[in-house]
Amino acid sequence: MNIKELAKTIGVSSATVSRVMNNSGYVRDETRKKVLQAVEEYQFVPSAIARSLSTRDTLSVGVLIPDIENEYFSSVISGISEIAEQNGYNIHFMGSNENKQIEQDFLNMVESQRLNGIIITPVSEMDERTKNKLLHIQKSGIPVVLVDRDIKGEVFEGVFVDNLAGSCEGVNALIKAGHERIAIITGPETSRPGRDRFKGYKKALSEAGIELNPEYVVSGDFKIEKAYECTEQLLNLKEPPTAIFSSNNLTSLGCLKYFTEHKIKIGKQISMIGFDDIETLKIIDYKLSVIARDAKQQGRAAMNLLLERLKDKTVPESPVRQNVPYQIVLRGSEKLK
Amino acid sequence: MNIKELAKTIGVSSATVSRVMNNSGYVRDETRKKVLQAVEEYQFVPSAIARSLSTRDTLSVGVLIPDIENEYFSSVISGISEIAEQNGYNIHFMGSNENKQIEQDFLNMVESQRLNGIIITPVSEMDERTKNKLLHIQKSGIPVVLVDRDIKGEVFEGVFVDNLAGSCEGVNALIKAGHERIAIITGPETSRPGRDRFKGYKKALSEAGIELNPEYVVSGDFKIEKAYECTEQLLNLKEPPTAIFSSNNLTSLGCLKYFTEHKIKIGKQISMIGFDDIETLKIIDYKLSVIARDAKQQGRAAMNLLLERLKDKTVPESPVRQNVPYQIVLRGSEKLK
DNA sequence: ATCATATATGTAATCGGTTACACAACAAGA
DNA sequence: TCTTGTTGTGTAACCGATTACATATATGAT
Repeated sequence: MNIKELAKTIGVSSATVSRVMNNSGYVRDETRKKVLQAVEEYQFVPSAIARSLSTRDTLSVGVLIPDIENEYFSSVISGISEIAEQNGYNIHFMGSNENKQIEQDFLNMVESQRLNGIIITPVSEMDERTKNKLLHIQKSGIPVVLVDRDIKGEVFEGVFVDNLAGSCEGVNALIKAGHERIAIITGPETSRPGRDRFKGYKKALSEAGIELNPEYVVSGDFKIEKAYECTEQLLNLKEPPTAIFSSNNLTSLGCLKYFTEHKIKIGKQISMIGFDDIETLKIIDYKLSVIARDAKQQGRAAMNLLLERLKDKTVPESPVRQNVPYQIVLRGSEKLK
Repeated sequence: MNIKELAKTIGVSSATVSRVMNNSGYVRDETRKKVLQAVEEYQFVPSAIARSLSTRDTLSVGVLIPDIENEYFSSVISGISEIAEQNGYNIHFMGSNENKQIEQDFLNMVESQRLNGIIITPVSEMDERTKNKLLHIQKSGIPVVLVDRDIKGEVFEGVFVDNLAGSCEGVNALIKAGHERIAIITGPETSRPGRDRFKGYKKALSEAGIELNPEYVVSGDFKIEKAYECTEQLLNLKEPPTAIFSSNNLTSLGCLKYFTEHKIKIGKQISMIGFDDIETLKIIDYKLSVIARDAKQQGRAAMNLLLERLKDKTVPESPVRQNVPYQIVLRGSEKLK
């Protein structure tokens, strides 16, 4: 059943039915009633596809997130989807799994599906292909909002966190607790947050007059397995660190896995602080100190920012780049006792 | 830039461009080259909307999940999205938050967006409105696949787990460990898994000749807060249970929260087993016994089932209803020592 | 040489809505 | 009474693809 067929059974034109469905233009009360009755009777649901083709408005936004199984990202999506639903926007979701090809597929999909806007946590901040495509998309009138990870040049809008300051403060907590042999398990080179967190680490050390020991810098990839190996590597040094700063929640879990398997107690034999909180640990009062932020709120903020752009229809001269606040949550693992 | 404009600049018809884009029909090699070159030059991306309108095929599936922040569901989505991506399907995602209105919105969206199929974990198995709409959707040729939660009547296809058997075995482990005063924190009345898990609990007790004590049955809602209160209620009984069966992962976390706050050690002062594993606890070797299943695999299975229906274009006479396997993982919390 | 078939391309209808425009009826103000 | 504005509805173009059908040429078989 389409709008024309329905109109015919009522004895009006499709234009009138359309006016009733959209509450636009003039329609006599009596006519409106007839139409609504027929809509009900035939369970008529207008094709959003046809509507989109005609109005060039899809009421849909694209969301690309690396790993939905990472609780930070699932909270972000939860926030995004909450606001999207409240405002009648549909979400086209994809998980990149840190795969650049999937990211490209996503960006192509955005264009072909004529999505109204996108929220994306890009795989890498360096990827020129991604950056150019994003610029192209934005230029074509589709607003782009980044979450968590920036893109080189800082030209896009987005909702981030002050990774440098947060990490600096976090590492400072380790220093204040008396540590000097502080290691870091970094994120991937291509990740802006990873690099900024590394910068924060270096800043904290340098401000405290502690020389950076290259042996204490090991490259992780924000995943559990690698972090486990990194931890192993660190603890097998002739002079192992007394504290570790882990660059994200999965990295923390990799550390904890190693510690657990080797019966090493955090806060006793080793200290650590991690970036991003881990809900389950909070609940069982597991004493992991972290640099925490409200991920769901970050998702909401991203969607709200996108909504503004969708209303404005104008790209602001200077991109709005927000930071969500972070908290240094010290639960004991930052010190030794 | 649309297909006609592009065609004009090349000096061919839109039909020819379409043939090149879709690799269909006959096109001279030379012509094909010209078209591809122009596509490249003008960055032409055909409108999927127009295509969908014409072919009545959207290559999109809808996914409705209650709570993406629950790691069980985020793993399910991860599995769904993995298979969807591999097969070129887009995902329209919504989180119901256990809200029936959002569920209705989702089902309306499915029809209006002319999605090819849907995967849904319904809010309640009892809701007649939802059931009727799902039947209507299925009858209109859009295959429906359920995940985790069934709908009364068992008429839909889906991928579940044998909640009754799993729970029975789980509770049995408590019994074998010597418990007789075994409590359950149930799921909501409207949830089929919740009720089946309760049935499994009752079956295990009855098979062991243990009489069911109504005081030991408290109603949870699959959320942390309520489970916390339930645990409190149970432990404040004159004769508190010695073991608790918690109906899902969040319920387990609620219990653990209470235990932690009150310095009660599982496996020592109290025993418990929970339905669904909790990844973080696994990693830190926290001794929680659980009835576990592979959530990601369940998501993959659901999407694969949907893919079959999308290929067949026919609904099988009897609905395919699969169960993923479960494992009873005993880590110590099922006994006291 | 003739006919059948394969190759190559264009024309135009179609998918199912929205909306600019035309037209009519009617009310109110001059 | 005439003008103007408001209300109510229909006609048809349009959004941007796909594809059935028509047509034309090249190829090969007989």
